[in-house]
Amino acid sequence: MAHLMLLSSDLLVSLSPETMATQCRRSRTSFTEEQLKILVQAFSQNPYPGYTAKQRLAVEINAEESRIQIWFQNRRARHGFLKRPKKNLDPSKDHASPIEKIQEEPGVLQSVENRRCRTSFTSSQLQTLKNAFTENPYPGIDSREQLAEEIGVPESRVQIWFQNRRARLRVQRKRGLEEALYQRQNQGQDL
DNA sequence: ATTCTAACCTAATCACACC
DNA sequence: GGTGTGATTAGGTTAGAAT
Repeated sequence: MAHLMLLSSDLLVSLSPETMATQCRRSRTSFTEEQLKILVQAFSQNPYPGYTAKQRLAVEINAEESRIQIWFQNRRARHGFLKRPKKNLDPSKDHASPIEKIQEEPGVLQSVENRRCRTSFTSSQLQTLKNAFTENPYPGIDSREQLAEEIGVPESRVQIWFQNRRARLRVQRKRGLEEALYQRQNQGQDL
């Protein structure tokens, strides 16, 4: 019998039930009315805050910076900020606003606003991460938290590391598959 | 049940150091 | 000039809480 595999499109993983049990999301944070007010206000000023701006917000509303980042991601995805022509009502704002300019040139804003400075992992930290990855490429919040503690790096960085690792493994596999296919086709032609 | 939305994901890309 | 890789984006999915 084929068991429980094929998790999330094409990264194949077999997870034991007990591993799945500890597979858990971080508990949902509920922002207070006041926090939301500040976030929404900030979003209207700039839907693409840089790292320092997010940090400032984080201390202001007493939340983790990573939660702020997620909040802005979700907000941009849903509440389309200053979408194109608002249906056809209110023709009063058909002129270019700063934000619209930003939308035209997505690359500009990113370089203008500062990024979080790149964390450089030591080789031993990387070894720990890689070991954990082979064991489970989709660690839940508990595992990530534990790993973060172990190697002394914020949990959010661990999460990003796993995302990047999974992505690169996927493209690597895809490339390998394509090469194999190409070789097979060539073989058929040559001989 | 439906609605809202935080958490999480992928895919693509940016940024930047290094060779 | 490429390669490697952390950070960010758009946009889709999952699931917890309020209605």
